[in-house]
Amino acid sequence: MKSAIVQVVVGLPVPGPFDYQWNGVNPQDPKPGMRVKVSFGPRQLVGVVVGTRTKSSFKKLKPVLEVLDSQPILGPTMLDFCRRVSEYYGCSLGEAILLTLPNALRQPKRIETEPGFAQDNRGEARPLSVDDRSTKANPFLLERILLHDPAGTKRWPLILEAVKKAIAQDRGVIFLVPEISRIAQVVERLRQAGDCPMVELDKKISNRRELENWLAIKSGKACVAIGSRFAVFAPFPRMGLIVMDDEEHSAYKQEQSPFYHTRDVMLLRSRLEQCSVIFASGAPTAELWWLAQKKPVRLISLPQKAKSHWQLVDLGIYGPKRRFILSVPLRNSMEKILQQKGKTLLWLNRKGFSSVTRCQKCGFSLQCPHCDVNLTYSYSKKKMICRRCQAKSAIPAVCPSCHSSYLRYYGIGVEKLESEVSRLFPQARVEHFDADSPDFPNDFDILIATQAVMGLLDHGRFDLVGIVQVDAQLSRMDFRSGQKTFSLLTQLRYHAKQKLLVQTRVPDNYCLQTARKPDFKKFYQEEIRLRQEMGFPPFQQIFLLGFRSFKEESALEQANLVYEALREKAPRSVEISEPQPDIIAKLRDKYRFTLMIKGKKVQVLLELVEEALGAVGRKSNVITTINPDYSPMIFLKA
DNA sequence: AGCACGCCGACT
DNA sequence: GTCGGCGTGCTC
Repeated sequence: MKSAIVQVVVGLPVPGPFDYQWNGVNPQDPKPGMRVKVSFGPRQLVGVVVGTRTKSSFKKLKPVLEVLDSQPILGPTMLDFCRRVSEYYGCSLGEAILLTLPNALRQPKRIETEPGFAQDNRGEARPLSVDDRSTKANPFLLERILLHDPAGTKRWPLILEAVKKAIAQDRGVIFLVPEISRIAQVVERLRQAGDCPMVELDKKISNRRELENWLAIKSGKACVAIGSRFAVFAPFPRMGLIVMDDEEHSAYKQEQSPFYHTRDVMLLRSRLEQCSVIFASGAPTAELWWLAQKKPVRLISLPQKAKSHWQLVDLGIYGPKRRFILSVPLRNSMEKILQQKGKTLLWLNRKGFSSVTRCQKCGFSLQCPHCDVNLTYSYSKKKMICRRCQAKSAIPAVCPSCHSSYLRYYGIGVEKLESEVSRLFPQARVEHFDADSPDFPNDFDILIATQAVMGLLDHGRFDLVGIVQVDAQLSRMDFRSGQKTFSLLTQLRYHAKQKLLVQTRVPDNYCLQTARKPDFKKFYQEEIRLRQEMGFPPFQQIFLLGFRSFKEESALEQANLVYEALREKAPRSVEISEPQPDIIAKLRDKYRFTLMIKGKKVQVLLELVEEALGAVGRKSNVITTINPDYSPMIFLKA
């Protein structure tokens, strides 16, 4: 066999590809998509072949140490898909490829694949080197659909029908859920769609299981993959349908490099592989609603009147005396439900007992030594806990600063509210639930819970839902806080059998006003108008550049240098904001600054950022991240 | 990302 | 005189 040269990418933030010698030791021909072991600088890494050539501009090439797969693990369509992901999200092709692979295949080790690997479930050989997924038109192509299903139940017949059709056409189905706790329910529902094997695909199962399931998908043995955002990369030989349940859920955004949004990656994949997509949501993101108005996505509304009453309690009028957080109307409602032997949910998005521990004598308050936040007092764990880094410490008996014994707990959390409600309603069984609770309490009259209950609400229905503090949700430093609050309220609206009661000091806010009916049209109209006015997605693309360092000055200095470089090179159409310390300015001992860039064209922003970062150069002790926030529309254009 | 190379301050 | 900080650049 004549010696050839292969182009290899690795999972590091280096552009590549890198040329290696494919010598006679390797019996087979090199094919793009094969994993190889290569020596890269001082270490040995897994690499992926992306091309071949006969000449290289490098004089001395290292040899490929080992061929790890006898057949390509990625086909041409998947490689193309990865290339685009890397382009959109500013990571290397190698990083994008490794992102899609199960853990076991990211290791430079040979994997013994089962004999079934190259066959489908009927025993017919399926040539793996030929990626047939995009070569044939998909006869079962829907339009892209947004199922707007406020009540959360009407979506299923439509989803099942689409899944059945895809399975009947022997095409793969990906079912995305925001939290893995939902997988069991989805499996239960999809069982009706046919007896085709369904596999789980997320980062919580063991490496072994993950690999098995991945290979079952790849070989065509499985026809449905259910899982978290990672499942959007499930390597079906022929894609049929991708379903995303609860599209508005924030877990669909990866908050690590590459900062992709599952919804966007899904639209990209649907375009490349000509497969159908269904988004299901009770109150979708404004971006998706806008897309549905613009027609690339078809809106199917499954309206259902909210049966529960709606009560806004203006704390400006009904405000209880400072000390207590439950207004008279809320207490009256709770009393009434209690008499009916009904169930009440009190929503309070704060874990633990209290969020601030301060000395009454000297004013000192307990802070996390590693983060810029107050320590939360956990009554059930009998510990002080940092809500950001989870570090635990003992509850101090005296003030660490002045040694007096006047420590007091401020800022009400679910545990504290539980104790107060117990005192207020001694006859009631009161429980609390947050992300730290071992399991969902099954016997209670009043449950006090954080947003951790949202994934479990199918289990228990409530007669009354009271939102203790909606204002904290509404006024978060996030341009999506309005939409998130509206989504929360509408969801709870349909979970409360009798009444949803919301305590607020801003009763005129459009999110609260439109949640009354709820009036979806009006809410999205206003939300989208605001997004346009303020230049946020889907009208402008946003890049958040993050700078983190153990040294505060280093992070800020680097941020400022990049800011200056950006200002110098940026065209008029691009808006650049000064670096700001993050809301949590210090996290796990690292100081954090962020600057924001806004513009219409992704390409312009990417080039600008690359140029500016290149000009400033890397600082060894500063970690820089690029976190893009795009309009999903761009993923539908070539 | 790692890791080596290289150039300036406080120590046996 | 050296040990070691981290700024800079490279990995086929």
